[in-house]
Amino acid sequence: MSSLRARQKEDRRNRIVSSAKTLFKKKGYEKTTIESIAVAAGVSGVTVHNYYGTKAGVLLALVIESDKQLIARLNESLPRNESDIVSLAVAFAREVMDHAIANLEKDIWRQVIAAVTTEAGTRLSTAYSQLDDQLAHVLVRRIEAAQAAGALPDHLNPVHLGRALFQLQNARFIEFISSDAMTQDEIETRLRHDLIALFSVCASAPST
Amino acid sequence: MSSLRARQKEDRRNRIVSSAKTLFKKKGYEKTTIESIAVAAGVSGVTVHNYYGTKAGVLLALVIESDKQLIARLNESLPRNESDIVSLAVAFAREVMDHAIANLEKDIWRQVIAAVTTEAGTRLSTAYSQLDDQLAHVLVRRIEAAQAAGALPDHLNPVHLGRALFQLQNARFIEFISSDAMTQDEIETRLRHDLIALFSVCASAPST
DNA sequence: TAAAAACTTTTATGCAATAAAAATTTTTGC
DNA sequence: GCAAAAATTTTTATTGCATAAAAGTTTTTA
Repeated sequence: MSSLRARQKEDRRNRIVSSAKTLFKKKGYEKTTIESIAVAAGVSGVTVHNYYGTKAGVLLALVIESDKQLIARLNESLPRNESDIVSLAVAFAREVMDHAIANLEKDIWRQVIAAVTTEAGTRLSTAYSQLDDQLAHVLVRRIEAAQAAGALPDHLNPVHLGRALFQLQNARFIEFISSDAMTQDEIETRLRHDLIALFSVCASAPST
Repeated sequence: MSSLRARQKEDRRNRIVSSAKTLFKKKGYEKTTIESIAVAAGVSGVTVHNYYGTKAGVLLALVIESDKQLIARLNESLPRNESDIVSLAVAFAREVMDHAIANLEKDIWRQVIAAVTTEAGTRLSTAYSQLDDQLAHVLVRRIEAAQAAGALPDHLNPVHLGRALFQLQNARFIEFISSDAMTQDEIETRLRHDLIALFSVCASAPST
């Protein structure tokens, strides 16, 4: 049985995060004050700080929620028997960008990326990084499947490949949100070029 | 002939940036106030804002200076006849990390990364991105040389490969500065694993 | 039910960021 | 050279984030 205190706290957290999401989408990040989030959630401004540390912390909490859904969706929709790694990575990137744009403006995603970096080591930033690991792992599992199906060489390490692809995809994602003018199509093209070039190197892999 | 006004302005810029660098290194980023930079530079706080927009803007200006040196140094020291792409990329990453640590604390680099993202589109952020392009181009030239020497297939696009390697290196660099505990050696290992895994895929590259 | 504990709010302070008005200095035209 | 014009900095004022300490309130515990 959860105590009254615990339930009230949980309630306040929910009210803060959902008020924040509404306000961020309606007025943008900068123009939303902590005070206005607090008022909408029925708590004091200092309480918002006590709960999330910074305004960016509130944003991070909100993004973490929606990213959990992304992971679930990717596990569902990402093609399960894709042997072409380029197509796999591009499909992955597309889902990530679709999800991002469906939820928040690019402008706000820039704040997310910045917050993860500056608040490195905090509870929320760590939680965000763990979700990135889970995202990378979605790729790893597809790669393992492709390898089992004989589409990839046995000596290849699926964990390493999955993480590398995720890093590359993530770098291009940040490029995507860093400019309002950048289109998803352009990013897909760049990612494709990255991969085609890398896969053309074909060094007979030396040992670690 | 530069006017007196232009020279005074240039002078103030130099004083502001060099005062900021001293203070950032001495007291850290957060504890350095714009006001203290202004006093050290002999101008008013608002002037610092007029010149650089934000405190992060001053930091960016300072990093841009030092990154120009990095590019020059890389052009010098990066092995010119390296046919092994993994070694090339790792050597590149090592130089970048050495340079970063020699100049500023990780803590401050996190602020740099965050500033580039949040201030996307501003003069300084754009200048920083252009330096990244130049960094990537250092790799491109080495790859062109390797290709000319017959160490890489003809159908490979050196620009695409150079950019992809830079993206990957940069992602790992950000990982490096994001945690005080992360060592250069560990990052080198991860980058090596990325590349070995990617180069093991060996898809006979489909067209764009 | 009263004391203790946990938690929120009030209150106060420092600093970044921004805007408008005032003051200063350089430039320009005579 | 000098006075008016233009450019630029400084002063002044305001808003909001972040943080800390004290005060107040509610829940828990015994």
